Formats: sequence, structure tokens, C-alpha cells
Amino acid sequence: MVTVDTSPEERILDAARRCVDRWGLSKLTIDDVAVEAGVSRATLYRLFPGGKDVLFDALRVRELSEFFQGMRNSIGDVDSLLDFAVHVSVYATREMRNDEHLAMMLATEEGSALKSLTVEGLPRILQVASEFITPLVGDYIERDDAEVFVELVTRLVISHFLAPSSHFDLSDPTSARALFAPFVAALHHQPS
Amino acid sequence: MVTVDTSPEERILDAARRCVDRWGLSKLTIDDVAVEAGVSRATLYRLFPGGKDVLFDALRVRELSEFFQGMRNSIGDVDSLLDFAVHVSVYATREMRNDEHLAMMLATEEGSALKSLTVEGLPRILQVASEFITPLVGDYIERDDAEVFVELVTRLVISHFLAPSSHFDLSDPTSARALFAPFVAALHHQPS
DNA sequence: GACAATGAGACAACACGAGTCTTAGTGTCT
DNA sequence: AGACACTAAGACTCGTGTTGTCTCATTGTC
Repeated sequence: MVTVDTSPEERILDAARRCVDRWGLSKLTIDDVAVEAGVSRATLYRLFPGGKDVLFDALRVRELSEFFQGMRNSIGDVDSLLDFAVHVSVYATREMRNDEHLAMMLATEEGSALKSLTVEGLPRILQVASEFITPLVGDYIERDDAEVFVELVTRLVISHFLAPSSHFDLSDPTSARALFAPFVAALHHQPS
Repeated sequence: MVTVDTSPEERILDAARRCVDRWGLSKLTIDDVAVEAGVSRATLYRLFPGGKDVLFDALRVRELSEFFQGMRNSIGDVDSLLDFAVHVSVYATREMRNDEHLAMMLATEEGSALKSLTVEGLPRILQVASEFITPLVGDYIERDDAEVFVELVTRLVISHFLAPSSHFDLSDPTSARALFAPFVAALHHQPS
């Protein structure tokens, strides 16, 4: 009846994802997730001690990883730091704009959705972004500068997604290039 | 800011409908509806004294009315009781199968969805069906028989929607005709 | 048979929504 | 200006559902 083709943790996270899709973050009980995953509540607490918070944190981390994994895979051959920033910006912006789940969250649970993109969630996003992306720009600049630059791009992408600028459309390569070019130039010219 | 283009009752019912679409019946608070309708909870209770039950009852009644209104409008020229039953059956079955909201309810809240189609909701459905449909068959049979017949068709349509038969597909006119023909014949031959 | 992992369920503590009521604010009449 | 109707906002109690922890029976594996 219950076929176990993945680890219990993965099944629970998948179930949590489906439940959030259906009911949103605010209206969701641990029971829902347990039932959806075909698992007892006791097991869920055993695997995710701490309950809702821990479970959702794990879910967000996984989704962030998937997001950046997809981004990394989409990166073909870029031959400059600016090209790189443009590619990242365009990819991320388009993905976010096409994400139905994200759109629904912003429409029906604006408060928590915004939190997870800004005050509360941004540190985690920046951390994961740094892990995934920083190594890829090692060819062009040194590590410390890379982290700073990745963070800058990430912040600008999120900011422009939440509140589009009338001057830059970060889903458009030409426009993104115009925005990021000065920063790249600055990085290459300041010695320290 | 708050444009009032319909009556408060209608706005609240519209809001309730949207909330149910988003969150389902089980996860829904009066607060959600009040906020969505741009109305305070006190006002909602004033217009729908009795709260949740009364509000949802009103919503269901309205949707049922809309459903049968559409059905009535779709009825062109039928020239026999059997034609009539076939048309109703095909229309209702197809509408139900294409109703996203209904599908979602059956998928995620099977319990309450089934209740509203059977034990609890069926009486209301039969009542509304009788109000809308019975007058239309007055040409063919007398009133008492009409109510019986409408109820029979309604029950069979719902039953076959919930558990499709391998012998009859009530969305198919030929198949529906085969199912209902005997009953029409019986009605016409029994004197009492 | 021992062992680890799980499902089922009991349990108290708690959070949250339901429903009622009071108060203050707004707009419309005369 | 004052009487009136209506409503938003919020305090309040009460009941239900959720949470998190726990115990125990069951299952399957070595």
C-alpha cells in the first residue's frame, strides 16, 4: 500500500510541499503532513524534532538548494564576471516570476511570504546562494570579493522582483547588464 | 477604496467562495471571509446570523441555483420526457466532471465533499433541482410524477458521478438514454 | 529471541477561531 | 446642530483543534 521508494525524510518533505501548495503556510497542521506522507505524527516528530519550525526550515533549505542547483545547471559558458551576473539575474528573475507557488503565497499570505524573502529568510537565501554560486566565480575574482558580489546580485534580484524598477528589468539580459556593469568595474579596479 | 458595486451579502458570498477555493472548507475562518470581503466580523454576523453554518448554507444554495440556472438555459428544444432526462444527465455530468473546485474538494477534503453530495447535501440538491427542473417537465407528466422523476435522475447522476458505472456513462447521450428509457416507459404506463 | 523502527493512541498544555457585546467613528437625514 | 442608522475595531469568554510528549503494541530484520 505504502511504497517506500525514498527515505522517510524525503517523503515527509514532499508531503509538506504538497500540503503547502494546497493550503498555504498559515493553514497547515502537522497532522496534515503526517497523513499526506503516510506516516504517524510520532515518526514525524522523531525525524524532525522541533516540529513545524524545523520541518519548514528543512523544506525551505531543500527548495533553495533545488533552486540554485537548477541555476547552476543552467549556466553554460560565460567568460566574464559580468556575463555571469547577467545570467544569474535573468535566470533567477524568470524562475521567480514563473513560480506559481510563490505567486500564490504572495497573493494569499503576503505577510509570511515577504518575511521569507526579506527579514527572516534572506540570511538563509544569501547563505545558500553563497555556497552554490561563489565557487563558480572563482575564476574571475578572489573569494572574499566573490561573496560580496554574489550577495549584492542576490539582494538586487530579490528587490527588483518584489518591486520592479522602471529602469531595469532583471529578466532582460541587456537591462541586467546595464545594472551590474558598474559594480563589476568597481570590483576590478579597487585593489583592497 | 472599497467600491460597493453589489449588495454586502453578495460581496460576502463572493468572498466566501474565493476563500473556499483557496483554502478549502475545513481550513477556513470567518475572519478570512470578513477580511476578503472587506467587512468586519460583526457585520458578517449581522447579515448571516448563525455564522459559519448559515453562511455556507447560503453559499451552497446560491451555487446550486447558479448550476441549475445554467442547466435550464442550456436546455433547447426537447420533445419528450426521455430527451429531457438525457439532456439533464449529460449536462450535469459534464459540468461536474469539469468543475475544478469540486475536483479539488474531492481530492483534498473527501469527507466533507462527499457529505455535501450525499447524506447532508443531497436533500438540498434535490430541493433545488425540483424547484428548477420540475416545472420544465410539466408538459409530459403531472406534477407528482415529475418530482419523483427529477429526484430519480438527480440521484442517478450524482451516484454515477461519484462511482462511474462500467455500463452507463451519463455524460454520453446514448448511454444516458439507455439508462433512463425504462423509467420513462414505466411512468407512462403505470396509471396511479 | 533480541533489536530497531514505526503506527496508534492517550494526554495536558496551549493556541486559535467562534460568537457576543461594547465603544467609537462615519455619513445621512431633518 | 442633533438624532439616527450603520459599521469597524476590538475586548471577552468559551469550546474545539493542534501541539508536542509519552507509552505501548506491532512489524520486520538480523
